[in-house]
Amino acid sequence: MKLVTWNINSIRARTQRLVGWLDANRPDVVCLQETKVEDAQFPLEAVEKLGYRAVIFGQKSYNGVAILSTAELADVTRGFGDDPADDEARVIAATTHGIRVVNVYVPNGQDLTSDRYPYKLAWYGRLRAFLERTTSPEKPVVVCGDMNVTADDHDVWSPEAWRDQIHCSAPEREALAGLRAWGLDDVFRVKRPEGGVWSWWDYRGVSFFKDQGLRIDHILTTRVLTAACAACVIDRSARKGQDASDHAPVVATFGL
DNA sequence: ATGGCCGCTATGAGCGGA
Repeated sequence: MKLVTWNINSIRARTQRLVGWLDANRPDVVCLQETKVEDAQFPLEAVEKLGYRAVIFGQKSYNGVAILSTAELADVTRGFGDDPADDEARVIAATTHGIRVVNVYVPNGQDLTSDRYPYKLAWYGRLRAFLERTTSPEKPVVVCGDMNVTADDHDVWSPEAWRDQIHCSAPEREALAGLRAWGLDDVFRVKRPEGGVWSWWDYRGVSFFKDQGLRIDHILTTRVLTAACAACVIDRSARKGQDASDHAPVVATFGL
C-alpha cells in the first residue's frame, strides 16, 4: 500500500503534472493540499480516468484539500466540526484501504508577529482534539500533509538563516511534537534520522538548484502503521523542471 | 536590509505563500 502527500499548489495549474506523476508512480492513496479550487471546478475526470475515487474539500483561491484512493473512501469528514467553525478548507478525513487518513493543510502563520501565528498554533491543538474525539492511536491512522513546521534543525538547510523564523520557531515545533505525542511517528524521520532532506524549496532564486529547502510535509503514523512501513521517501525529481509545485511529494510504502 | 517566484483574482496590482 503506497500513500503520498503532496502540496500541489493549485490543482488546475498542475493537472498534467499530477496526472503524469500518478501514472508513473501509481500510489493507492493520494493526499493533496492547496488545490485552490471550488469543488465544482475540481478536475475530477482527470483523476477518475486514472482509476481514482476522490473526496474533496475546496474553496475559491486559497487552501483546499483532497484525498484520492483506488478503493472506497468511507466516513468522510470535512473540517474539524468544532466550534467556532473554520471558514478555511484545511482538513479532510476518510477511511480507505483499512486506514483512517487525515489530510491537513496547516496554516502558514506568516511570521511570528502576525495574528495568523497564534491561529496556526491553536490549529494544532484543534487537530489533536479532533483526533482524540474521532479515532484512537491503537488504530491504523495516518495524519499527513503540509504541516508548515520543521520538526527540528535537521529539517532546515540553514538553521542559522531560519533560526526563530516561521516554520522553525520553538512554539511551532512544540505544537508538532504535541500532535505526535497523541501517538504518531514521523515515519520519514524514522527511516532517515540523519535529516538533510527537504520537501519544499522556495520558487525564488536558485534555492532548488542549490538544494536550499525545508522539510515541512510530513506523514505521521500510529504504531501499527509505523511497524508496517517499508519505506518513506521524498520524490525530489517531481520538483524539477517547468510548472513544478514548490513542494515535492512524500511517499510512504506499507506492507499491508 | 530587501527581494528575488508563483498562482490567484468579477486581474492588470496586491495578496498569500513559506
